[in-house]
This record gives sequence, structure tokens and C-alpha cells, in this order.
Amino acid sequence: MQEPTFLILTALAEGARHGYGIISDIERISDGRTRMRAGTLYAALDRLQAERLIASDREEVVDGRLRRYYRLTEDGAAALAAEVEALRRRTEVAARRLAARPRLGDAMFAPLPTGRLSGGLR
Amino acid sequence: MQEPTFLILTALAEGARHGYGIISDIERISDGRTRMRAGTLYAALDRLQAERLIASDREEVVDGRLRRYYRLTEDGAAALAAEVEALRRRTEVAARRLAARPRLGDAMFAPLPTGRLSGGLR
DNA sequence: GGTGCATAGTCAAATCATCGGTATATAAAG
DNA sequence: CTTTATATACCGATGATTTGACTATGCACC
Repeated sequence: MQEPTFLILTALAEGARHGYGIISDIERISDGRTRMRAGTLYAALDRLQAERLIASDREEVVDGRLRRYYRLTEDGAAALAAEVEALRRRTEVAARRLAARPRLGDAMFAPLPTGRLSGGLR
Repeated sequence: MQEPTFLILTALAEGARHGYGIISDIERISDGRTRMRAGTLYAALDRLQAERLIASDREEVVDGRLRRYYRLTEDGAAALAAEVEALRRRTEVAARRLAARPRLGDAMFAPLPTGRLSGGLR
């Protein structure tokens, strides 16, 4: 599963959302780092619908503009949960190895990494 | 960063490895779930080298066969560390939302968040 | 009446991974 | 001795997915 796909499913995990709402949510949960493109979104929405990971929820007309809402299906929630588990396993291995890695500038007995790697490196 | 790329960098985070060794390691750290194809690997190796995330370490000839070792550069280690952080943030948001999500078997509550979020937010 | 935001969508190009193949060397199986 | 398996490196074609660059519309603000 690609990153954009994962982010779309995550956006919908909180509840039904329309296209633009998904884009906004992704920008929000990534602290502005990831801006999903419309092309990415709508192609992925079609694909995910075909795969039955999401479904069309309802349509509204607000101020003369259409809003088409999508929601996660149970399959979609399961796929997202499985992906979360897989990502956790992978990041743990990578973090462990990075922590054990000697750096070029370091003396032999360097302590644990300083700086921005917050959160528990195991 | 795509999954295969991440796995290659993770494999090299432990130390220099040759192509086949990377494939074996990835199979090992994924408990046999991911088997990287040779085509994927060597294309990615070329690309990562061009991006200076990895570098050619040394070559050996063992039993008449060439072994070309690759290692992470400092840039590569930094890129992997950044990716680990990004993945952690993403998986946390997704996991939190999935945990808060009402399930099919549950009694129905309103779709918007009600006061029942107090439960086990892991 | 232009600018910008919210909203939906399309399409061509680029990126990257995958599949299936080539090639070589050794060792084991038949 | 020929085939098969394992270890190793690499390539070309194909395909899935993302990206970038658009079109379009209604409303609000200046």
C-alpha cells in the first residue's frame, strides 16, 4: 500500500469525508507536510471503491456545490489495520538498527543518539 | 519513500551487504512475507546510489562469483531516520482513529464523536 | 470584475516496482 | 553427463500509482 492510499484510508477512519475534506485532513494530520494532489485523490478513490475498501456514503449540495462523501468499509478498516501492523514492524526494525549504528564522526563509545529522534528508540 | 526502498535501506543499516544478501535479509526481517525481486533491487540500488543514499563499499570474488557490497551513506541513514519518524507519526494517527472507530457489531451511536472516547486509547 | 477559496474532476507524463528473463559458477542429483 | 538447485548480478518490458498541470463552478471579499 502506498503512502497516499494509506493517508486516504486514515482520513476516512475518523468518519465519512468528501474529496476536499480528505485533502484538508491529510494536510492537517501531517502538519502541512503532505499536500495530496487532486489527481492522486480521485484516481485512488475510484480504485479503492473498486477494491471495496471504501464506499460512497452520500451526496449533499451545499451552496450549490456538490459534496460526495466516502466512508471506510469493514474491509477497508481491516486493510488499514493490517497496514498499521506491518508498518510498525518495519519501523521498529529500522529504528533499532539505526540506533545501533556507529556514526562516522563518533568515538567508539557514543551514547544514545541526541537530537530530533524523539520518542522511544528501542 | 516506497516500501522496497525502505527495506533496502533498513537492510543496509546493519552493515554493508551485497545484493543477494539484501534480498535474504529482507526476507528474514519480514518473516518471509516480503521477497524482493532482483529487478526491483538492482534498479533501486542504482537509483539510491545516484541519490547518494547508498554507496558501493567493496567488491569480493567468492568461488569465482562477484560480490558487490553496498553501504548506507550518512545521507542515507538520515533519510531512513526521517522516514522512520514520518511512518511513526502516520501509524499513530491511523491506529488511534481505528481504535476510536465503532465496529459493526456495536450498538449504534451517532457518527460524530460522542463522549465515549475515554476508553483505552493506546 | 478580479482574486481567492472550496469543491469536483480529467489526462498525460513520470516514477517506481514487478515480472520474467539472461548469464555465470559450483555442487548435488539423476 | 545432463539436469536441477543455489548463489550471484543484471536487463527489458510492462504495469500500477502518483504527480503535475490543467478545466470548471459558485460564492465571498475587496
